Amino acid sequence: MARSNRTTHAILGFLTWGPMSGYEIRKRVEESIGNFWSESFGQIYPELRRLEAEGLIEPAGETQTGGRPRRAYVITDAGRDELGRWFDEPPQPMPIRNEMLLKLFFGGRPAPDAMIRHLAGYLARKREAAARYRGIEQSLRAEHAGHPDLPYWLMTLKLGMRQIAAEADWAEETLTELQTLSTKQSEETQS
Amino acid sequence: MARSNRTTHAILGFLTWGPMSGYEIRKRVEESIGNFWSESFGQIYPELRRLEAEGLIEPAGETQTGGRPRRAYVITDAGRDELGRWFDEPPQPMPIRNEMLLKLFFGGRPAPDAMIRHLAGYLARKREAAARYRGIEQSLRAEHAGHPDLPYWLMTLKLGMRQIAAEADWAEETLTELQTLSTKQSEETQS
DNA sequence: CGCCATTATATCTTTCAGATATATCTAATA
DNA sequence: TATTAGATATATCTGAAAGATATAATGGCG
Repeated sequence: MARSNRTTHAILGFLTWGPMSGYEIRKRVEESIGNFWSESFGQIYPELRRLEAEGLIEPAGETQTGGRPRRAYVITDAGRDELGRWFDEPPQPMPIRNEMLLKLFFGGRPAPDAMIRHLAGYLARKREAAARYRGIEQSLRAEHAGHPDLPYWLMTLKLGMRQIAAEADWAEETLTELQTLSTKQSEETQS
Repeated sequence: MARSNRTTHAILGFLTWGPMSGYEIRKRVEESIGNFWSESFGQIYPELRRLEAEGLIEPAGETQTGGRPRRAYVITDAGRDELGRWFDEPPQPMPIRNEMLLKLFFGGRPAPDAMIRHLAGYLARKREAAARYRGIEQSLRAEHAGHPDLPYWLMTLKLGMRQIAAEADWAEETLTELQTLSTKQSEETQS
């Protein structure tokens, strides 16, 4: 059998914040944990059905005033138990796939110019991300000062910041090295 | 349509090294690019069929002396063209899923002891990985000295080293903070 | 010879990402 | 007022990928 479903616990986690619809869960994923987690509608909606069938969540009593009716859910006691059980389990590592490194591994020598271009783009994106993260930290501290979960939110943010810094440093170093290798290679071809 | 197939180019890349079977490709993936790329048989074998049907690879003339007959392939000119075309394309970022951060985000406050346990394991794995990477660097430099692709292989390794160092630093810092928060929380509960 | 690990090929199921379809409501615009 | 655009919202479909499993042949060992 394949590994177990990880969408389950992301959904249950958000439902501890209050009643939420599938659409809203998706939005919250992007806003709050988008830097290290992704979910799509194609996973969320079927999973909500399954969780309801298993009694881990149930439809929220609708208090909708105008607007399109939304199908919101609340977490049940069984759902909280399942979430607590999951907290205790050791986290499973995700398989990694870094397409830029794959290109560099096979294409560094045959296609140096393309790699320099890709790496420059990579570096630019890392610098943008670093600035974005600093902004997120500011607004988190300002808008959620005193929130008991703030320290844990900041922890996840800090890992992202450190990773981005490491990646940007590597990109700068590697870009220089690529350019040196590229000129050396073209000189050898000419002589 | 869903995103395009990335297994294709990993396979083509390895076949530029010489004739290879599906099993051998899998083995090489683990040995050489396992730190930033993963492939399974369930992707490799159907993809080899597809690549042969499209003329990007073809069966290698068998020079098997004893042992179970292996179905090796060689890359064709069309395959090399496709690989070159792929080098030029900008790399697509992979969606990320860090289950440890997801646990920390939702479970940091309700389950501090479990998180300390997870984080200690995470730190231990990072330290092991750092040692393993240093070993890989040594053996790469020793066994492939002078290989024209060595600089590019080392580049991919160096990113891994920097990432691991950043993650280990973060884990140490966060572990301390978690322990502080944990004692503070239990004191508040007692009083 | 039987047993087992290794090599090797292949398939199956589940998870997941991303694209797309559809409908409703709100606000701007002609 | 009618229309259009955009946001909100629910839902499904396809293809990619991970991981488990099935199957078979070979070589080494007792």
